[in-house]
Amino acid sequence: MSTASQSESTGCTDYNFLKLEPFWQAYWEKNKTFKAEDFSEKPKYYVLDMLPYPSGAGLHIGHPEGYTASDILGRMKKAQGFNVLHPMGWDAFGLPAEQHAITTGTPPAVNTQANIDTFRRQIKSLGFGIDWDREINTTDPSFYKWTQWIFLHLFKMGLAYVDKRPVWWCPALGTALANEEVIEGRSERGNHPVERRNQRQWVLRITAYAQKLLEGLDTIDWPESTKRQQTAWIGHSVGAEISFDIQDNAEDKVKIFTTCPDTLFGCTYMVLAPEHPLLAKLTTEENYKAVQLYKEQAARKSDLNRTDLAKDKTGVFTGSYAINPANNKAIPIWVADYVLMSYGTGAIMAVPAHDERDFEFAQKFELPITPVIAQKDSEETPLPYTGPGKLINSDQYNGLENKEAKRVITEALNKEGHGKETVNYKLRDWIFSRQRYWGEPFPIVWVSKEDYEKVATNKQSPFQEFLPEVPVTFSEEGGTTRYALPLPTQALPVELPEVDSYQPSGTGESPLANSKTWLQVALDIETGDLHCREAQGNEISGVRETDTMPQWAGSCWYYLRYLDPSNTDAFLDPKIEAYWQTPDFYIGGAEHAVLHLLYARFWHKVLHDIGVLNTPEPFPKLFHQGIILGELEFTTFKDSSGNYVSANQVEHGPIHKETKVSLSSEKIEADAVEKKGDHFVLKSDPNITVDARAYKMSKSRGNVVNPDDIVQNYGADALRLYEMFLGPLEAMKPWSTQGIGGMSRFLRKVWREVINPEGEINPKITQSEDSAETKKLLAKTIKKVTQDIETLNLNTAISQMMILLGHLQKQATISQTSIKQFLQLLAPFAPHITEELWARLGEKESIACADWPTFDEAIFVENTVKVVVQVNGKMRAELELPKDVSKEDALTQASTHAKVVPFLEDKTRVKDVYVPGRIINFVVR
RNA sequence: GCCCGGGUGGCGGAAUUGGUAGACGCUGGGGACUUAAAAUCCCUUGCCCGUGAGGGCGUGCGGGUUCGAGUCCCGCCCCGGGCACCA
Repeated sequence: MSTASQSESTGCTDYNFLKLEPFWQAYWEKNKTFKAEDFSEKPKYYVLDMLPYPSGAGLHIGHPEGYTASDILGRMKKAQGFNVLHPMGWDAFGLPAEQHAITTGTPPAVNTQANIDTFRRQIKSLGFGIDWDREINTTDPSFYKWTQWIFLHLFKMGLAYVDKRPVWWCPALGTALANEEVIEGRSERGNHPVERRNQRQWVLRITAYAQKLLEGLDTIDWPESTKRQQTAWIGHSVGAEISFDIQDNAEDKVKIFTTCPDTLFGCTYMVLAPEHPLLAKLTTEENYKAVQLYKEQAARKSDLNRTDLAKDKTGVFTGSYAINPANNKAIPIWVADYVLMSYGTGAIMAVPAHDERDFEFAQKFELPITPVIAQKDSEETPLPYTGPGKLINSDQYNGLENKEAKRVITEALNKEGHGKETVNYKLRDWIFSRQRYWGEPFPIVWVSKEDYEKVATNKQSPFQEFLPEVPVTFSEEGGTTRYALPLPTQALPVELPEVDSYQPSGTGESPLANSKTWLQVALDIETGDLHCREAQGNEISGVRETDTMPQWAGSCWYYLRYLDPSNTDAFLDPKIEAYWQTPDFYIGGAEHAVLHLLYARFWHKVLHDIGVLNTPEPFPKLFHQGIILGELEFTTFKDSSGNYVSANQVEHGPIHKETKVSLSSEKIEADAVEKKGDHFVLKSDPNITVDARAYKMSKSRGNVVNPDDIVQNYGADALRLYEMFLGPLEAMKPWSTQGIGGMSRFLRKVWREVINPEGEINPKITQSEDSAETKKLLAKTIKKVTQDIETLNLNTAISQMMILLGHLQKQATISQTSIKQFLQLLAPFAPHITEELWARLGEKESIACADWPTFDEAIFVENTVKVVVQVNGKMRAELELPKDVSKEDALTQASTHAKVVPFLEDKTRVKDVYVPGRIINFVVR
């Protein structure tokens, strides 16, 4: 279909990447070289990069790392005959754009568009084989219409609710955050402190999917560490729920969760969380004041940063006693903040002998400690003891293995109606609303109970579409109860209104709450029509939800929108879904292990359960690229009087480890230091050690490498190759500007092999046959490059191509087929230069469309083998032996080899090791 | 504290999964071409002993298994990541 009047090329004499890279990018765009075709006869291959957030800072050097890897894979798959889908888009809702809007007054939409344009230009300048016709943008109403639609399905299924609860509130960002977004008491975005605050929130019931999310992990090919992180985050634990009676109180019982029902006889007290609903009731009069005070203290404490929390155990006796169902002993009930309301039942049975926390608490408050498990082979079991053992002090269960006792005691409790086996999860429901402007509006209108019932009883009403079985309601303290009415598909998208100010309202509400004309709506139950005005006639009136969705919403399902990006009637055409299914390969950073990757799995499973999707998991195969650090830096430290301080005497600050006085640091050049033992020292004073390390790129450190500069100075091909050559894709590795120079040199050598200094085809390229050696090396290279791309060992693939090129350079002639195959192997890595050379060699169609080179295994069959000869495990000689050599002949030849003989003389051969085709080892004494 | 991942030349990193440690690239040193420089090409570059041929040592540290260990086992140290009163 190419109309390209060949020989279309730049005709450059020298390797002029500034000319040829834009030329070929335009060619691919014009010819739609990387168009992914729905329902193609070819097998599909969907390779996906994590959706970038188009920040104002532009593309970071880390972005091209993952994108290049996926592009290499996609390009090879295309050449291998797959119908490849490699799309790109923008995760453009989010806090930075809104923060920018607050400070500059520019609407987020405007600023975001500018950032997207920059990102697109930068990404295009790197020559990725992307189908740009499928570009998406999560902030586009045609996109978020369907984000809202998915939310409505969650709502309908009862997976969304509203609750006023203590949440992590970030004052600097003016919004609540999800558990997953809080890292050590700070916001994941922006690193601002967060605090606990009661705030009305939309919450998604991800806990209902805890088990499915856990089980699904076994079915997907992901890095083990990421699976482990998700497993730990979900935090499945099996135990028992045990119900304790209260002394002199027939009404109430306290339920606890424990993973160690076997230690029930050792339970000598019980602890409630300060927020436990029964606390007030169980507190006796004389203890009321102390408990009340403690509760208040605990509440205030939780307003502090979590990291500041003292780990010292505190607590107060409530005055009540519970009855241990195992031995009917009365045990005191305490309140303490080391028990969390949000996990289990908010109450525990304390077994100080076999739990470190309970032990510490019991010691402090002088509570009884009864050991009930004895370590197997020791008389004295030091407490607290948490290992396995046999039961003691446990009546009829004495002598039982504790593992067995868990089961037996749980069964007994079950029979008596005192408990049952239970599973608990650490996972909490997902705080899904943000009190901000720049996010998807919720397609929800709040109405009165009466109006809601009108809708609920009118089976013809379009508002029935997403009505849940149980209404979602919310009532402010002392206020009326409002009902959440889901808007029908026909009312979507609910677009963001224009507002005068993006400043948070200050009341904890989003800036949308100030948009009076947008807030008030009139709904026609019959038609589903919605107007921004007072209700008239039969219409009911409602108030819009003013919170918006978090940034994760769009990225939860964007990979599905690429399949059918311009569909206005449906979220995704089922026929198209059946063809493309899910990404065959997903590449992105490990920092999203429990955020995006957990949320997306949740949504995908919900969509699967309601029959919208055929697949149970969104990303069957996942790969994390590593981080690219700045260049290696050498730093010296000096005290105030200007004396050097060795780096090993310095701790973070920088301050002196012992004296704690602050020091000054200075970056020095590499040639001022040398290696001495394990560390680097100053050449001028070898007693002073120097800190040598590469840091994460950051503006403040001034070690940021801008991809635009690299493309300008070395070309996109060199950048792509160099990033892949740095080291294993998954590893963290430092950038080196000198290193990329080597890659530039490699590409110039490639150029000169094909084009001579006059700009003509190098005369050494002929129709003649290559030597057997060349053929074999080419086959080896095809094999290695093909395999390495498949497994993303791209650094070693490049090494192999360098070896081949080095060999070709030494040959007097090269066959046209060989050089072309070499270019094809290189093409996924360096697509521009290879397109140019391919065209110059007379090819009419893009190199990206040419069939991937193959080789014949038979070429590797040799009739001789190389055998290494060792004496006592030390390499002494190398032998070339016939493939079918007998053991005797091999050993004879080896033992008489001139280089081996001296090591055998005057020695006794104790043992001969012979591994055919590999190695001979003479063991001598 | 607990759970992962990782320590190999001056630097980034290879190493058929127990069989020649240091591929490939960078840097450094020497040389060729050039009036000169750039570019390019050639040689060299783990450490120690030796003029040399050659020999010894060497994959964070200490032990072990094995004919043979960067690779497997045990005990430490350091770096990176995750979780952190989760009962």
